[in-house]
Amino acid sequence: MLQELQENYGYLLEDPLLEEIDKIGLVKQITEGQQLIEIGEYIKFMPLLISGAIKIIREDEKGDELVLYFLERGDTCAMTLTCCLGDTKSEIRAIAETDTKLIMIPVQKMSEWMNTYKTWQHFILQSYQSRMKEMLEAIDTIAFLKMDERIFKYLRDKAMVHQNEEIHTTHQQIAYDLHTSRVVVSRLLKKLENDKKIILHRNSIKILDL
DNA sequence: ACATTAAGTGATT
DNA sequence: AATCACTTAATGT
Repeated sequence: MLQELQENYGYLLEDPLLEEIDKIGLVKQITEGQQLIEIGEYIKFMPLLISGAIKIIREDEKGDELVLYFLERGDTCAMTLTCCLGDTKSEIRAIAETDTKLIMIPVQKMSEWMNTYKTWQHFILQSYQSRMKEMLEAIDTIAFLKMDERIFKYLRDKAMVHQNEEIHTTHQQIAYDLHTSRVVVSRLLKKLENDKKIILHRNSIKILDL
């Protein structure tokens, strides 16, 4: 595990800190589709991604959901950062997009290290900044992009985190993730296929224009 | 062969 | 862009 830490975080964090993470952190394997964090839950651990990807979803009172962004290797969840400091509940849901390996760190440690390790402090602030940026990107996407562009971006993101231009999902699932109807997804995907940007199959989509 | 689920389409708002 | 109503295609039993 120490070796994996060095590979993925070595360039960010100092050695003594990595050793401490190695000592304290719990390794967790999560299979695709499994839920990590539910809305309203208190967060007790901070996840550090080693491999795989996690989908971050926002949901309203009616149960309508919307995908905000994906977390990948080397990322951590910004929600935990705010939660730990303010002792508040999670505003988001996190679901494993692929099989994922991560290290769980108790939240007290995370604030403790803020004082003792400079690289940690840097890492936290850095993550916070990049999450904030992604959040703004998500807002832009929803507010300014048309549905067809949103779908294409979604497909690209998904291909990215899976490292595979072949996406396995249904039109219905995409509709849920983007908070629209299946019919609209089908129509727009058909258009993208006519534009030679994708190829449609049952339960899978191949992206040509990466 | 039949039932179930995914995807395609026209018409309407 | 959403909804309805209906068709067609793919897949499981």
